[in-house]
Amino acid sequence: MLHLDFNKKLPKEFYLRYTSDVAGDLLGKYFVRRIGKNFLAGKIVEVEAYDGSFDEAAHTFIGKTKRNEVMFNDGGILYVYFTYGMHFCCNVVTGKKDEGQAVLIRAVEPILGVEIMAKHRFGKSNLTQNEFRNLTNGPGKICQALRIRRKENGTDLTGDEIFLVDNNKIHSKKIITTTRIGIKKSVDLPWRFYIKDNLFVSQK
DNA sequence: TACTAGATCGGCT
DNA sequence: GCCGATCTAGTAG
Repeated sequence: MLHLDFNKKLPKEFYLRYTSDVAGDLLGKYFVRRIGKNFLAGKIVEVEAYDGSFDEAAHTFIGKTKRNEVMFNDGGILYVYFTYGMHFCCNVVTGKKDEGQAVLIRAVEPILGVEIMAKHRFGKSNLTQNEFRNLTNGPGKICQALRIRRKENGTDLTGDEIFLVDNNKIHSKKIITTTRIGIKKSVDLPWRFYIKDNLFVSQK
């Protein structure tokens, strides 16, 4: 039974809290992307928190620059960055203005518009089992599947282009907490959260 | 299944 | 110049 109800969009206040608190609460929520008349959606299954006030792995740790300025706004907007010369990653900005916090969306479970996501990722709509598992199980893959790029940086998440929809809370026993992946600084912070046994989590 | 290298480029030193 | 909040294809076991 699918609970995706566009009337249950997460309000601005949801995002104005501390990054690691928002991160845990984001698990299970629906991430919705509208492209024209088509809606694409995935259930969030893996996230990481970042806080530039002391966290050296956060882009905002070095202070405000052209690249990271979006992340210094009040929570409730999207921070999209380009990395490794070819990938985009998307984050939900959290906390208050000038705090420099965000939650990286690392993996989602495809829910709606799967064929369109498949075309964005693999140029075809019929996928093998392996391709399906690789549709949105990583931050760069999500942005490719949902066609999120530079232009989407700063998008207001209370608008109707990209937004998050509430869903039943994930039971705490189903939430696994670990250190973050793919970084070299502040590696000991326990700020990665994912849903236990979900097929689309990027790494066990 | 596990590890490694290559792709590719914007941001910052 | 160096390196990154990554992904993929390749090789070896």
